[in-house]
Amino acid sequence: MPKPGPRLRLVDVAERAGVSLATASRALAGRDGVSEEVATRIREISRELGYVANPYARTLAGGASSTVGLVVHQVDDPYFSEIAGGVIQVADEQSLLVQICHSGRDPDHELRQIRHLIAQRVGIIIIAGSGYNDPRIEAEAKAELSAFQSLGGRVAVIGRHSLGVDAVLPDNEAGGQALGDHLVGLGHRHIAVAAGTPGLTTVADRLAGVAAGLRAHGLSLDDLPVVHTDFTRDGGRAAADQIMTNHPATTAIVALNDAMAMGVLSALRARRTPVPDRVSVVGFDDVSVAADLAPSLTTVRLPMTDMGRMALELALKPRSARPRRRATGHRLIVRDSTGPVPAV
Amino acid sequence: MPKPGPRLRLVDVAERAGVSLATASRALAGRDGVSEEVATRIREISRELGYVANPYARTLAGGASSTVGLVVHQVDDPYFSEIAGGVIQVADEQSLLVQICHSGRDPDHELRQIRHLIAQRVGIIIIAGSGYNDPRIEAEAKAELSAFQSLGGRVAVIGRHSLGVDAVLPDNEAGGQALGDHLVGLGHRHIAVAAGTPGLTTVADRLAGVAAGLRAHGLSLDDLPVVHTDFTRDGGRAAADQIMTNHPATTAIVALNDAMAMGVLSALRARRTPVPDRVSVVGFDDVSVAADLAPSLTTVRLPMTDMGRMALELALKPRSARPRRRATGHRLIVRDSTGPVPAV
DNA sequence: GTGAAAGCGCTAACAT
DNA sequence: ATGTTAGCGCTTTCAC
Repeated sequence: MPKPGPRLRLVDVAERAGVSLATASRALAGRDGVSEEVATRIREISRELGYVANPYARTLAGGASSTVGLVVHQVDDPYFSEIAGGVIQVADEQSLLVQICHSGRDPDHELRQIRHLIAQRVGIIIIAGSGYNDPRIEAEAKAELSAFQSLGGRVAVIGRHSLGVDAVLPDNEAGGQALGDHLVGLGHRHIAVAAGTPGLTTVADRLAGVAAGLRAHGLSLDDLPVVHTDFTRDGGRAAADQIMTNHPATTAIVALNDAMAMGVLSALRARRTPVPDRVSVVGFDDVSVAADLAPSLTTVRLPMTDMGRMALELALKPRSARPRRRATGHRLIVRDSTGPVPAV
Repeated sequence: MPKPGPRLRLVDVAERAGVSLATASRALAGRDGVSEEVATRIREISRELGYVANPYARTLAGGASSTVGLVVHQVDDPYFSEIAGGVIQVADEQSLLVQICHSGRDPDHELRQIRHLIAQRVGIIIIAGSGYNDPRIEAEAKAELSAFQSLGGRVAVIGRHSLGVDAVLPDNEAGGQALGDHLVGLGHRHIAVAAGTPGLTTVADRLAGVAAGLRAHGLSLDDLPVVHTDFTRDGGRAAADQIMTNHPATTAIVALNDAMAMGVLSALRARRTPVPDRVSVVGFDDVSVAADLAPSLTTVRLPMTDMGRMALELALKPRSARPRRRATGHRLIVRDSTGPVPAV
């Protein structure tokens, strides 16, 4: 397979400028120890020649790696593709490369991917996606990442709180609360939750938010159906079917992400249950199609693209003594999938 | 689960196996010149130790670069995120890394990204997304890529025919034809097209297909409104508004991709124009949400994930004398957004 | 401020 | 079949 060809090397630039390799290297890296005059000339020549450093040589020699490893559950899930979009934007601005890989929602696979990225010597690791309630997994990941950091790597995560690194934290609880509040405000009491797999912290957090929102109005989630299925469209379908079969009095379903909400809508459509006239439905995330569903989906908007941007920006700052946390904010977007409780 | 030490090197594996560096290298690379017995032992030890080769050293030393550069217009566009998903799947299977970057639908930017990937010494380049009708751009890209190939790089593209490299070619014409055929079959005569920017070859190809489909029934696209706007949801909105205002007799709108179709549906909804009772709408691609829109979208399915897979698989084969081409196939998916012509 | 030289970890000739 | 060794192109001490 591909072999490197005869390309422009740093020596060529150095020779052309009449300086040594070391000086040229210093000049291009913007390090000091070179007179401003010489440095400028070297940079000019390099630009003229169209020189681009060989990243393999650079990194091997101990320079900083300019590639960022991005771990997402699945790029073709809109939640993650929007986050990836944000990361790529910033990377582009900073001339960094983005290496993307899938965890496939499998904690062990994720761990393997993280190790792989570290072994590949990326300079920065961004992990997007829910954490796991399994302490073993989280501990192993944490250990791996902190070793990576102590070797000079930078890490930022999105939506995980227990990894001891800089984190962008979506407003999962507050958003869940807003949702619960909204439904109760519309008069709903028979509320059910289509929740994702219980192993995900995102599910737990959003659920806790919903519980809090209901509690404020004297309702308890303990008395209401909470169905745990996959955190996907299909999971949503299954959950909705289960809910409507076992709890026909339900007038509102909270799906803990938009993908599940889409499944819920689809299941209700199949059952010819009018939304929102008979059952209201809410989602979470506000992926871009949420507005185009029928009915358009009431949901909590999370700024996914910005979350991606923020994560890489965090990782690009010098490491701080203690992990930084950035909350994302959220906004309840009321659309057509929610309405008042049907008159009995 | 093997835990990689802070910095395991090939020497460590070699020492542990009691062989030389060269033998270890050969064994792990699967090259011959090592007895099967020894090779197996080395591989075992390497796995046990959790050894992962340093790709920088490996590539610098003249080995194959194991990274794939993927250029997409935008990852957060479902069409591209599904393709990216396919590429990542295969890469994962082959232990390759995927570096992803955006062209942003800007031909000059795309060219810059390609040059950057080449300068970064990726081993394989995959370019997804429509080509451009601008011959200058295509010629420059072609030159760049062929230089890259002659240096041993591998290239495959998706949906571009004029680059002189291996290509996965979506059934744009045949799909367009199927769409035209479908609408005429339902009795539609007043058909309009919401087309993307005319500079994109994908737009031209799909349009040609639609024209052919109509022509077969004695209709000519020359007599029908074809509105060129952005190849996006917003473009679809604008096109639909323009079409319905200027050609109120229109009973069917062909959008040249699903994103535009979503815009069309949204514009029609805003105008309270019933779909499909008053106007039928078709899209192209069958992105995963197409089935969840209201009404669900009649469209041409392209196997995006497979297209990503095929592209990388093509690129992984040894280069052939002449560029290979793989057609993707397509399937007309009839859903609820199309129906018979309304009775007058 | 600048240059010379020693690696970084690996592959690939060249030996044996 | 296996070992020895010379680089790959760069950064980084360490001299000057």
